[in-house]
Amino acid sequence: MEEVKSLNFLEEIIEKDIKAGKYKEIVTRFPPEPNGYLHIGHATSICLNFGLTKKYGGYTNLRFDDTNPVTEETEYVDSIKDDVRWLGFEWKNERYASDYFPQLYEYAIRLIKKGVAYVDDSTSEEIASMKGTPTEPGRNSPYRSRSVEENLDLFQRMKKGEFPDGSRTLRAKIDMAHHNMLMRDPVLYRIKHAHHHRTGDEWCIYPMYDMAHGQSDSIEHVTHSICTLEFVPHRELYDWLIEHLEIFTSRQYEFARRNISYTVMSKRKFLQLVNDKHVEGWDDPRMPTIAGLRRRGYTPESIREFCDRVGIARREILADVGLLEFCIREHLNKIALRRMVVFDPLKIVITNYGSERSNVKGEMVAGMIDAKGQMGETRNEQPVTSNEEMVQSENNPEDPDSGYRAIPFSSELYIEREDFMENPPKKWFRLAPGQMVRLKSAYIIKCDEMIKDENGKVTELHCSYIPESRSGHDTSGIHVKGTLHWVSVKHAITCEVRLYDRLFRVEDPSSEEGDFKDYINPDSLHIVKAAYAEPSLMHARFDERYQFLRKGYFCLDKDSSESAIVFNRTVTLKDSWKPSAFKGSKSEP
RNA sequence: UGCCCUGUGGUAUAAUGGUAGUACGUCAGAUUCUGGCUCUGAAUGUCAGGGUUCAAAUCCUUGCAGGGCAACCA
Repeated sequence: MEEVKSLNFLEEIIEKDIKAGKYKEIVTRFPPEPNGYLHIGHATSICLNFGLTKKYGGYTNLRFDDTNPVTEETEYVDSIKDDVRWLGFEWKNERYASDYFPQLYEYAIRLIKKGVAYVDDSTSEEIASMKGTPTEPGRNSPYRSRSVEENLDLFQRMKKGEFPDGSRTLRAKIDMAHHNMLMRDPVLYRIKHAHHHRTGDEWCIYPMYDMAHGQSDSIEHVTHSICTLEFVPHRELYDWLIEHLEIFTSRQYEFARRNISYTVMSKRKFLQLVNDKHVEGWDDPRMPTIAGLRRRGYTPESIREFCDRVGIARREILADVGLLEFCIREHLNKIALRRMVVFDPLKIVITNYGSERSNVKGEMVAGMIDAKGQMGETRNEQPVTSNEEMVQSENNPEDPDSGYRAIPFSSELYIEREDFMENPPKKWFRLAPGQMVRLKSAYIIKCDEMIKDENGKVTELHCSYIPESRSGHDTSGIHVKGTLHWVSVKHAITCEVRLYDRLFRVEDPSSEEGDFKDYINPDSLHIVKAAYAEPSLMHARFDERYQFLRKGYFCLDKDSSESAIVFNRTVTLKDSWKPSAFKGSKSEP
């Protein structure tokens, strides 16, 4: 039985339209203004617009809403295109509202000729003062009753550049007492002698959003123009203009913008975070920008899955960042290569290793390297002496085809300091005096002796290993609850690891008292300068994802170089271990 | 104190007059050479009052709560 997936309200509308034979194909558009980077909120809109036409047949245009020359730049156009493609979508046509400036100008003339638009000489202050308030009607402008001929003449001269910025506007003639403020003779065109990133100095009058967006939709025969809730009041004007222009009827539908807990979601706030150096840039891995998430190690699949799972509706929402984290864990669990890295080392010496193991060596050494070419190259095979050997470990238990890799094991190892406790609580499965644990893919060891410095700090552990407990050949009959990750002291490579936590301490920084920046999490970044990694990580690649066993999911950062490897933590592993006594924060030390 | 939009477990989303379901989270347990994954179970919900109806989350009504609207921004 196929599971019936319920439809969201837009899918319902579209299915109804298709059944009614209203359109022969569905056309949508993703309409960013090229004045900033895309964030995960935009991803919703992208997934919706592209997803709908993919599902129902039709296409989606990428249209830059570039009607304000003073804020828009080509740099943003490029980054937006990158981000959309990275998310996995391809548009049919790349368009710009500015492509339509000549057509839009003709539309304006059409409105003037119909007597429903006029040139107003009032200043912006005067227009504002005549607008009224939500509870009081506005007053007609003294220029409202100009003749069609005069309006035509004035508007054409506006275009020619005869008037200075702000001296005149073209306004729709609707109703200054309208209950919808946007219908009180909205400004359609303004004078701006500014250089435009595409049209250069060709124009000195620019259409306002309402005069450009719906008309661009109509020109492109967009059937379903999807936008966020703040445009609901604009719909009346959207429809009014299309009706009076007598052009293709596009319809606007609104859904709620998506906010996510423990972060902010506005270009203005991002800019402050960057300018005030709370983050290092638009692509800082803590930023909810697409670029930031990408650098953090999020996959397009996980973001699409997140958008899908949250769904859409018409009420303001604050989605749980935990769901985003669930989505990336779910994907990474399937694809990440398992590796071992120790962040905070505690040295252990296996006192009986070497002398007692004459018979376990031979057969394992040859043919042990498989690992799907991962680390297969024999380059880092150290000479195998009686004090060391290679062990095999699966690259990904979730993916049988991922093969195995070889890891050098020796008598001197590092384990995680937090995996040892001198006086452990109940149900402590890790190392403690006299207690046994398994070293992943290697042997079971027992902690015999602690070495401390003069301050009483444990500096080293002396352990003994059980030769019969080798992974895959365990005949010891011993069962231990805990398995630790480890790395051989002699073979370890060092790398930098950047551990990220949520950027804010509160769920909804924007709704708190005072400045949202007061709620920044001071510990959102913790850098481990020198972590000890198994040698295969020397060849880490940008297109691979890693799970550092028991630590989380990681990816290579762009700051990496030949001599210095840097990893970003995408997300921690889910951690259900909680000693009842101290249920601490989830963040790393 | 005008107009518009919206109220379903902690979060998000279904149920389109007919058994309030799903996912994440939480809690408990099983399993485990990752305290991961996987599996099992549990708790928690229709904003409030009134009305229509055999039957209301759904329709009507009155409140209440949240959001939006007075840029030559989009």
